[in-house]
Amino acid sequence: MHVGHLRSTIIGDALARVLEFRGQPVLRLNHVGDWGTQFGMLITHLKQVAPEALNTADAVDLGDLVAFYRQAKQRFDADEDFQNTARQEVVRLQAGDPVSLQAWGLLCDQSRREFQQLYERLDIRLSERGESFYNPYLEAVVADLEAAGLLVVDAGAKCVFLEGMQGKDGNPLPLIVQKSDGGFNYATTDLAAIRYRFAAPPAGDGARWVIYVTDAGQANHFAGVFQVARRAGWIPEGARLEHVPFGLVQGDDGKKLKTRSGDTVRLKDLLDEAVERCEADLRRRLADEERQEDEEFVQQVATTVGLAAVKYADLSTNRITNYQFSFDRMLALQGNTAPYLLYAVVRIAGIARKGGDLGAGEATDGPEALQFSEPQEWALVRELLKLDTVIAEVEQELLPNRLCGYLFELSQVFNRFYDQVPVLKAEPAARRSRLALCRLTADTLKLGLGLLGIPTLERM
RNA sequence: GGGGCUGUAGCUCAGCCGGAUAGAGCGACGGUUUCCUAAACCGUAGGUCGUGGGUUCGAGUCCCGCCAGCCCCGCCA
Repeated sequence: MHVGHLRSTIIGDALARVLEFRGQPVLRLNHVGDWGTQFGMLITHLKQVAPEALNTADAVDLGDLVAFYRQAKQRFDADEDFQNTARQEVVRLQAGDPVSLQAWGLLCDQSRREFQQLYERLDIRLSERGESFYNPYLEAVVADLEAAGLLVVDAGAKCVFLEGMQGKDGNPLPLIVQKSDGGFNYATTDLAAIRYRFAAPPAGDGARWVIYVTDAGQANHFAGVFQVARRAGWIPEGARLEHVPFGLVQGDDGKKLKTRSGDTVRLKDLLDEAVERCEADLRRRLADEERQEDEEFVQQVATTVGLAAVKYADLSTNRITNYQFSFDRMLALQGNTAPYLLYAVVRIAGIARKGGDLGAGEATDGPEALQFSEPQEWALVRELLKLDTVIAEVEQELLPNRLCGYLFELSQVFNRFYDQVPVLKAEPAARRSRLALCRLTADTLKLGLGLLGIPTLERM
């Protein structure tokens, strides 16, 4: 997995958490590309250069596999014979050829183990349902389209011509559902997926709302696929089907994110670097402040803050625009960053540790138990009351950055309050009220960050 | 040629169904620590919201044209 997989994973996870919180039953499906031409390319190439990889588990390691894939892709783009062989391989795979299937299974297992490690590290819960899942339904898709009178055979390929869309030549744009060689492609799989999700169980998921979290570059593709699905009558009345696009991840320089040597950045390396930078920062701070903390604390804080920073930076900007990745910005200790929000939670935990009973002023004490006099207190109350609206908004607009913006503002208002209004040293009545505000703020921040997939800390 | 997305302060971005003097953060400059973690707080400077029209009592927001950047457009995903 590389940095390109970061956004769909993080954004999709946050949206799923919000929808679940709102009581929606969510099916978190990982639509992995485990079935198309890329496997044809890879298998064809491996047959020639490393056949052992096709019948023995872990015969080559994943890094080499990625390199082999890159070579295969190059050959595919340059060599027509290779292209044809690779396409035939896809047809064999989709037809259930046992040798192809075994090779495919081994390759998928290997990459699945890598995904799983990253998902566990990032606390992402996904059900895998890759493109291969829809293989048994591909022919039915074509048959349905045929029956609906939408199918046209053009240059040997079965297509549906799209309304209101045209290609470079000005002619209507086809959506190809079966290639001239008999193979199915991305569009077919996506149509099968839509058909399956809206279909009533047990032959489908019975969904009423289907959300696709993919990069914005696929907007045209989804517009076409959605159009065909509607015309085929697969979308029930009142059901919601939408593409939730996001922009590209770019480097600090505004260009595509790459390593110094020009390779794509591996997600694991990126997460490691975030954690390492946090650790260095934390150690420097501990030294400066002459604090003593054990190794476990350092690791725990660096890991939590580092991963939180990566997630939060991604989620805090409007997902539609391209996203400029910068360790310096996301790990900054001030501003709209994960460390800033986590620090607000830590400050409240500090008050509790120093003897503040955060359970004070519970609702059972009656409304007269709370009394506010300072503008900073009222500002905090007003901010806390916005939570419901914000979450409902995120649910409708599917924009996690709205939640981030709210949590940041809440943290700012809290920090002002913390700075200017004493809590523990206040008179009993005020102290009780202020402790209640602290508790509500901490609960709100923890809830909000939790919806973004970010855990909090007691100390940092 | 067609389509999509984007264009708001030096930089990174908010701005939700059109509503009052356009908001943050970073960076810059200047302050605050006998007190709950200063990873904080307070203040100053900085914007003809790409551009030209239109709709409206009112436009960063809606409509049309233009300019710039990125992405997509027949058998990749």
